[in-house]
Amino acid sequence: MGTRYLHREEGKRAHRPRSKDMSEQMQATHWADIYADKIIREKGPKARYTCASGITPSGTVHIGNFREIISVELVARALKDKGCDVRFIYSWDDYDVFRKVPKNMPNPTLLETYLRKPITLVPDTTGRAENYARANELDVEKILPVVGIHPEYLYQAERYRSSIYAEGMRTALEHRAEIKAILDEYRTTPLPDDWWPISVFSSFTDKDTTTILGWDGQWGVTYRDDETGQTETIDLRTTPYAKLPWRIDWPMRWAREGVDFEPAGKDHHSEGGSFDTSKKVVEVFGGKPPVSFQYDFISIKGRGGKISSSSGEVISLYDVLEVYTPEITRYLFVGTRPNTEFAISFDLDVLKIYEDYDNCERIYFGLLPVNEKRRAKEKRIYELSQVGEVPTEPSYQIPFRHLCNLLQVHGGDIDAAIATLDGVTPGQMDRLKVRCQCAWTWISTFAPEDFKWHLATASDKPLALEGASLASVRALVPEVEKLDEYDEKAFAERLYAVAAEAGLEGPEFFKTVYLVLIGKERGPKLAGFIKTCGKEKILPILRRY
RNA sequence: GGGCCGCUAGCUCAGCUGGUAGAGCAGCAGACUCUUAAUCUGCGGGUCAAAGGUUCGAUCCCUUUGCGGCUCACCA
Repeated sequence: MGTRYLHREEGKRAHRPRSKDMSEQMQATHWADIYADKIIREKGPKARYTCASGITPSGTVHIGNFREIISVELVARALKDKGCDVRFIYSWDDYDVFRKVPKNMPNPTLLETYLRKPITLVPDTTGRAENYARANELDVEKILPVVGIHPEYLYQAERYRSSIYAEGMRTALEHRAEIKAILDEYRTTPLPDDWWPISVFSSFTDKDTTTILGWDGQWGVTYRDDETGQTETIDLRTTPYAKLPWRIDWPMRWAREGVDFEPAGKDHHSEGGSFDTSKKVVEVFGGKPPVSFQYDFISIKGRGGKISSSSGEVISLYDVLEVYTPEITRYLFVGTRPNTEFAISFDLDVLKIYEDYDNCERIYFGLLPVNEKRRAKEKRIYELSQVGEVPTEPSYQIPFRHLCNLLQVHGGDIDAAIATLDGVTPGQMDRLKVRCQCAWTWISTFAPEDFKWHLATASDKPLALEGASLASVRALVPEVEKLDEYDEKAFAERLYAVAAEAGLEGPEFFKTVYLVLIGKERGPKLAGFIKTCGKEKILPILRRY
């Protein structure tokens, strides 16, 4: 997973050796660069910096969770761009307890019998993977490479169950009073005197409904299964059943992995939240808290109708990638400071986002002159938005809205639509196709009705036209046959001539032709529209009259 | 109760480390022998929530207040 970055580094050196860029780099105004600087400043020079992220895969990993992942990836990239060696770890906290059956899961009755067990032992009733947690993990692991993210995954169930953290758990037990004091600072009711900084799944039932009875001061922990009443003594060095509760688990892993940077949501970052206590608890493990920041939530806009929020369905990275290309998906996050909330839109805003991105790209390639400050800013945003190495040529910038119409001309046939475009270079083709797929998904699924239409076909039943309307449509045929002889303006003049000769006012004529062609009273500006469609598509429709 | 974040043109927001504010949409005007436009052009004096403070100078820093939102104090 490191090689991709290596290529990217090489690419950058090859393409941007100008000294002007160096001074721009120095200023570091992008938030990812600012945090990279801060990490280096606070952690000092290191052979390798560790950036971490993670989540409990207790349900579909949604786009809000993705914000943390990409935030870390961007800071990791920024560190690499400064020449640092970086380890980017992603923790699947899949030894956490299954506490609630999510909505819309098949076979909820079966799932209910697994409550209180670790999610990694819960069956996947969707049949996608060997267990419930793994199914959620796989969804993410499969899609992240699409947006250029390649973390090193750490599976906590596997790690705990193989007793990798035996030392950590023992350390926690040894510092029980100290940890309790830290946690109690913020609790309304203090932890009980018989509290232990460790939790145990029952070896009899796999559930966490257990009570710790004692610790022998070494590796032995005795617990009771609250359901069956059985007791057992386990050895931390060999048992798969013990783990640390979250507020201790997190700092223990900071210390163990030497985490230098890990952001977190606002739920963790409040005073008394888990980041707050963890940065104190981590000292017990001989570590230091990572540099961090708080990222805000993400909302969704413009998916009314398709998704009902009450259904329990959530928007994932996969859904976003249906409408936004990988680099534009990154761009959404790159261009927004992490501590501000924003909405990912599926409505008309999509057009503007594409336009903004294209502008950013034009600025990067010097095709759109702006002042130095703006240029430096957009340039960095463009770089960080790229999935892999920064392209050497701009993409084929067909406006999204125009692309939607072009695709509708061809009924969604992407190859046919692309075939009508001039000057697409081989290097642009892949990105253009992805943009086409996104445009087609958007226009056919999320666009307002006003934007949607489809061309009539020869097999459709013709409209019942008569009089001047019928005459005008018939008179249009010979003009369209000579379509290629006219430029757009000349053809527009012919359209007016046809209308006049048939005795129709302009508006009435246009309305008729739109009804004939796309079944709507209004449409794209007619002359250009017919030229875009081409006579091969238009004539069969008109000749039915 | 604690913490965090907002409050900027009618609307949505930029303004990233202080130099008397910008963009999109909407609106208005105009152009193309062309429509209720998939076009292009022009038009933006808004006490930057309020009051103090620091400064030569603050939307941007500090303090206080108001309004709105989120979050913690249970688990992860």
